[in-house]
Amino acid sequence: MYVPSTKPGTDSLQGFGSDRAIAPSDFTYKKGKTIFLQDDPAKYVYEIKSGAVRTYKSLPDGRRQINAFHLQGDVFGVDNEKFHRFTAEAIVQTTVRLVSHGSFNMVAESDPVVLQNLLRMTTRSLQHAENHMLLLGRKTALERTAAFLHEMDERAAATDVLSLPMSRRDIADYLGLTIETVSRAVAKLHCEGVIDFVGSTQREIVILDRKRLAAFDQQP
Amino acid sequence: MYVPSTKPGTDSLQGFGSDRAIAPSDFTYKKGKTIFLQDDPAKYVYEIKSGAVRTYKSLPDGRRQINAFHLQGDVFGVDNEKFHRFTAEAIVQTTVRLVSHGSFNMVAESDPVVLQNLLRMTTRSLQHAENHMLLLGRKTALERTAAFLHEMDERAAATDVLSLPMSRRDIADYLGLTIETVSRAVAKLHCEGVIDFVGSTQREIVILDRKRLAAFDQQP
DNA sequence: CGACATATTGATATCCATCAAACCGGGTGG
DNA sequence: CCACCCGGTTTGATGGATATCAATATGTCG
Repeated sequence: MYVPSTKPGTDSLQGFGSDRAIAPSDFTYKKGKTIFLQDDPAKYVYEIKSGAVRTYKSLPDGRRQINAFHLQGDVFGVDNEKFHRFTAEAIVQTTVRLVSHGSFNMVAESDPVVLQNLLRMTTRSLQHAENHMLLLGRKTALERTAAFLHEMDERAAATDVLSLPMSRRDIADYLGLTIETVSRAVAKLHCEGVIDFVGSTQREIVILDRKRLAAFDQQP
Repeated sequence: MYVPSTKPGTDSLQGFGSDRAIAPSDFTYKKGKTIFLQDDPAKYVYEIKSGAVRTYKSLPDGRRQINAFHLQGDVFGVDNEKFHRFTAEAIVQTTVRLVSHGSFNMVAESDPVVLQNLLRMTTRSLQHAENHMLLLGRKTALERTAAFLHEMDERAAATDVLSLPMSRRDIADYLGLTIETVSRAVAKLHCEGVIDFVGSTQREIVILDRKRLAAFDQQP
């Protein structure tokens, strides 16, 4: 994996709350490009400056399960292991801040503050995974789709219109469904007056009724 | 939650690798008893001395998703939070070693060794959750069931016969299936000569062909 | 404008859930 | 000891939610 040493920043990586300088550098991936592959040696930790990333596992025959979508500000690739446990790809053009995984680990080993932040991040991922297992194991297609829009709405907040960077295929592989089923579920929510589309593309969505959207989901 | 101060041990909790003494005490739960509920304040961390535990989340209408089964030697209830994110119940009569979560956290805050072990445990849970999401989102009933037996076989190892403490309902709620579907999948594996039953109960299983069992599963 | 990717919509198939009944072992009490 | 019940499991018949297959829009980009 080639990494240019462009514009090495001098700030500490905010996401880790360390006051030690861990010289990071930025890099940009084009839409669809692989950031790292499953079982690749984990050389870096990534913080998204702009764009969006999907991380996933897949079976030998191609079936794919997306673990998570990472948006601006998110940190990913922190595997606490020598090798990545999944593949990461840029969903759209994405700029990330890279931090050397090795030096990062060295700092982490001795610094309780960094360790605590690592632990917090890992715990947050675990929490998300637990909720997602409930979704995948026990929710209906409509509930999953509503839950997805609900989640994205909460994360992207601050704007009136929800702009989804990912395709229907990505959504389907995140929710354990097919693209057709996702499409039908979204159509249903539209018919019911819970959401609306803006612009020409189907990825710009307005949530008309957050209460009813949450009701279509089934929170624990 | 009532906790008797019986036989307070003096050893450090092995699972955490700390050399500081965190006075633990033992407690026994009868089959089916709740150890803690989702959203309960997290007062303790648990290490299983004998028995088995299920942890799960459920939806308001009762649908249930079991995150994980915990067997002898496993540590659970480490939520790194003030409240438990799921419910824990004893599957069979279970004895656990309790460690006060508060004092544990105090030690953890400053001790890099304890923090690293916490991180390792959390990472392992996350890893398991990621694999399980792939199972729940993308595998067939037969693949799920084979994966379950494979997992249990690996964990329980050391014996010839696999003795499952959990009911078909538990297995179903772990795999995102119904009990009938689990039963049929197990029957199929039996017909195919991959597994066999011993004893009178259906929970004593012999793996006849580990290779073929792994093939029914689909490893990434 | 045309070609290709992405999304929707419709028709049909399939896997698994649901409903229902039988089975089985284990306890209990006569 | 056996009859009975009871929870758990298996097995069978049917239905339904979602996958699959196919055709049609719609948008994107050269």
